Amino acid sequence: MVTIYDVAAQAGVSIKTVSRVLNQEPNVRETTRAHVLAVADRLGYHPNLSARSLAGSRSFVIAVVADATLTLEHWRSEFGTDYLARIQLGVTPPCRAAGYHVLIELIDRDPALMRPQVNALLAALRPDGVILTPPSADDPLMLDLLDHAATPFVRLGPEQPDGPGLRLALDEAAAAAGMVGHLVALGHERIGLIEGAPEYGSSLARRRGFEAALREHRLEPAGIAVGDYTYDSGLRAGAALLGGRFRPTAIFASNDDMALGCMAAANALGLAVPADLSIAGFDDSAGARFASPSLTSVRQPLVELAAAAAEALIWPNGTPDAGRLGTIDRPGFVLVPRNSTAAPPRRHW
Amino acid sequence: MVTIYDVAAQAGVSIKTVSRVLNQEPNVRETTRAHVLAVADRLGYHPNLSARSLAGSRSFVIAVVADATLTLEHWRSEFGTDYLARIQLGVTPPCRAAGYHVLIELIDRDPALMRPQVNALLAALRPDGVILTPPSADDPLMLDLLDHAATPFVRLGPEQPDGPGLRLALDEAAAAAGMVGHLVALGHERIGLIEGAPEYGSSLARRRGFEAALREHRLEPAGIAVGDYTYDSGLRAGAALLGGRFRPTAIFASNDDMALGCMAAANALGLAVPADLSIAGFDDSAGARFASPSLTSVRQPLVELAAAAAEALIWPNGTPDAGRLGTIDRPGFVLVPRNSTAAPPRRHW
DNA sequence: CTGAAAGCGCTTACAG
DNA sequence: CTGAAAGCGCTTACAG
Repeated sequence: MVTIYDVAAQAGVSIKTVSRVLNQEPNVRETTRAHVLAVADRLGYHPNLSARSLAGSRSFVIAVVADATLTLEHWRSEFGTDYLARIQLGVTPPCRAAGYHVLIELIDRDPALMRPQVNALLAALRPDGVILTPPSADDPLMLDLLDHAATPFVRLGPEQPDGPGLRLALDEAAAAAGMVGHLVALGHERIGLIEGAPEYGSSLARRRGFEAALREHRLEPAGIAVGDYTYDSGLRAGAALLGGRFRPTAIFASNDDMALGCMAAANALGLAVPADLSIAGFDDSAGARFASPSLTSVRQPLVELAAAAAEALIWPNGTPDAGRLGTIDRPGFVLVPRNSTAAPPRRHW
Repeated sequence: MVTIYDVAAQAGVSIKTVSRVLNQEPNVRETTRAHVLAVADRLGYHPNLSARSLAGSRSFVIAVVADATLTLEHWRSEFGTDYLARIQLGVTPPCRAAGYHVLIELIDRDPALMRPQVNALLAALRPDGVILTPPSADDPLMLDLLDHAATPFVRLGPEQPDGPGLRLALDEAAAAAGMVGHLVALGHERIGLIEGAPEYGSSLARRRGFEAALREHRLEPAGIAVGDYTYDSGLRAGAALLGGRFRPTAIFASNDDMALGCMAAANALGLAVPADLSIAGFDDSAGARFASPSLTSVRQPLVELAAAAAEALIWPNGTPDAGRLGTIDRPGFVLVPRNSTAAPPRRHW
C-alpha cells in the first residue's frame, strides 16, 4: 500500500505538506498543491482512515443507530423494511460525496445491553456523528451516553420536544390535519379517528392535528377509537366505529396497519371502500401501496430528514451551500391520495 | 476515553499482557487474565478500532459492495428494496456476535469510477473481507482489484462458475426444476416458459432447469417466449404464449415481474388465474406477495447465503463450530405456493 | 509558505 | 508466562 511517505518522497516535499494538500488546508503554494495532487493521483494514493482517525479528530464515520429487535424483525418480515431503507437512501449520498462511511449499528433496548454496546461503539469507532432513529431518538439512556461522550448526534423525529442533540422534528400534527383536509375536500362531514398507542408521542400529535382540523372546519369527530398501531387493533376499532347507527363516512387511522385492519372490518360489515366508506392511513407503507383498494396515506419525509441529519453531522458549521439545509430543516409530509378515499355516499338515512 | 495504558496501570501489568487477554492469546496465567478482565470491565474499557487496525492485521470491518445505481434505484422505488435488506439481515448477526462492523459501500459500475472507488475503499478501510452482491460478483474489474489487493472476498450468487474469491453459488436450475415439479404435481402437462434476458447467467440456468424437469416428466415445452426481466416484457411474452390455439395451462416466468406482466396479459384475454391458467414466478419479491391473486414463486436463500459469507470472512480457518458452514454452503431455494397456481382446467377443446 | 518532532492506541516481533 | 521497544500512517502543535 502506498503511504503519505511515498507521496512526499516522490513529490519532494514533507509529509506535512502532503497532509495539508489532502486536507485542503491553507498555506500551500498553488504549484506545490497541484504537484502533490498529481503525484498522489499517479501513485494511486488513498489515505488510511485508521491512521487519520487515530491521529486526528475525525473518523469519517457516521453511525446510524437502530433498535436491534425492531430492525431484525422488520428485515425478517420484509414488510416494514421500508423505514431503514429510506434512512439509508437519505444518508448515503451526502456521506459518499464527503468521503464518509455509514455504519448501521443495531443496539438493544435493554439498558444492561445498551450501555456496553453504545460505549463500545463510541470507543471503537469514535464516529464523527450518530444518527438516532426512533425509538432510540427518545431513549433517555441513549441520549445520556451520547451526551456524556460529547459525540454529536441527531435525533430523527423525536417525540420529546427538548433534550440534548440536534432534533429534526416531523410535523405530525400538520400531516394529520392535512389528511382531514383531504377528506373534507371530498365532501366528508362525519370523520372518525382510530388513534394509535397513547404512549407514543406520534399518536398524540396525530390526534391533535385531527382535532384541530375538524375544529377549523367546524366539525365534530364522528367517533374516536383507540388502537395500538397493529392491524388487529385497527380491525377491532373499525368494527366499533362502524357498528353504531350514525356511522362515519370516512375514517382516518393513525397508521397504515390499523387502516388496513379497519378496511377488513368494513368488508366484514359489507361496506364497500371507498363507495360506502373512505379510509385513510398514515406512513405510506408498502402495505398501503399494495392493498386493494390501495390506501390513501401520508408519507413521512424520512429521506430528506436523514439527508439533513447527515449533512448536519458532516458540516457542523454549515453546509458548503448552507441554504439547502435550511430549506429541508422541517421538510413537509406528502399526502398520497389513492383508491381508498372518495366522495361520501349520498345520504339515505 | 480509557486506554489500554489505564487498564495496564490499574491491573499492575504491562499493556502487552492486557493486549494478550483482550485478544484471547495463550500464555497468560488464569488469575492474571481474570484480573485484567475485571479491571477492563470496571473501567469500561473498549479497544479503539483505529489503533487495532493500524497496528495489527485486522480491521474488524466487513464491506458489502453493492452497485450504486441499482441500489439507489431500489431504495427509491421501495419495491425491490428487499434484496439488500435480506443481505443485511444475513450479514449483521454473525458480525455483531464477532465484534465486526458492516459497511454498505455503493460502487459505480463505470470502470473509471469503480477503480478509484474500490482502491479508496480498500486503502481507507482495509476491510477484513468484502462481500460482493450481483452484479459486482461477476465484474471482471472488481474481481481483479480485490484479487490484486489480496483482500479476502466472497461472491454471492455468481454467474461465472470460476474465477477468484470464494463463491457462494445458488442452484437456480434446481429451483426452476422444482417449480416445474410443483406445476406437474398439480396436473399440468402443457407448461410454457417466459425466459429472462439471455445475457444473464441466471436466465440460462433457470431455462436449463425448466427443460431438464420437463424431460424428466416426459413433457414438451408448451412454448417458450423471451423477455428481459421487466413487467412489460412479461406482458408481451404472455400475450404471445396465450395467443395460440393450444395454449399452455401453466406458465413459468423467470422472475416475478414478468410473471405479473403475464398475469395482466391473461386478464386482458379474459383468462382467470388460476382457474384457466396457472402462473408461477421467481424471486419471491414483494410484488408476488401483494399481487392479486398472490403469486406462487420461489425464494432465493439470500439470508442464509449472506450469513455464510460473513462467517467465512470472519473465521477464515473455519467457523467456531465448523459444521454449520458446511450445511449452508449451498442452501436450498424455498418454493412458496400461493394463489396463482392450481390444478389445470378440465379439457374442453 | 514549509517542515521536524511528538504522539494517537494499539499489535508485532523479539527478548527474557 | 511476561514485558520493553518499535512501528503502523497519519495529524497536531510548534518552529521557522
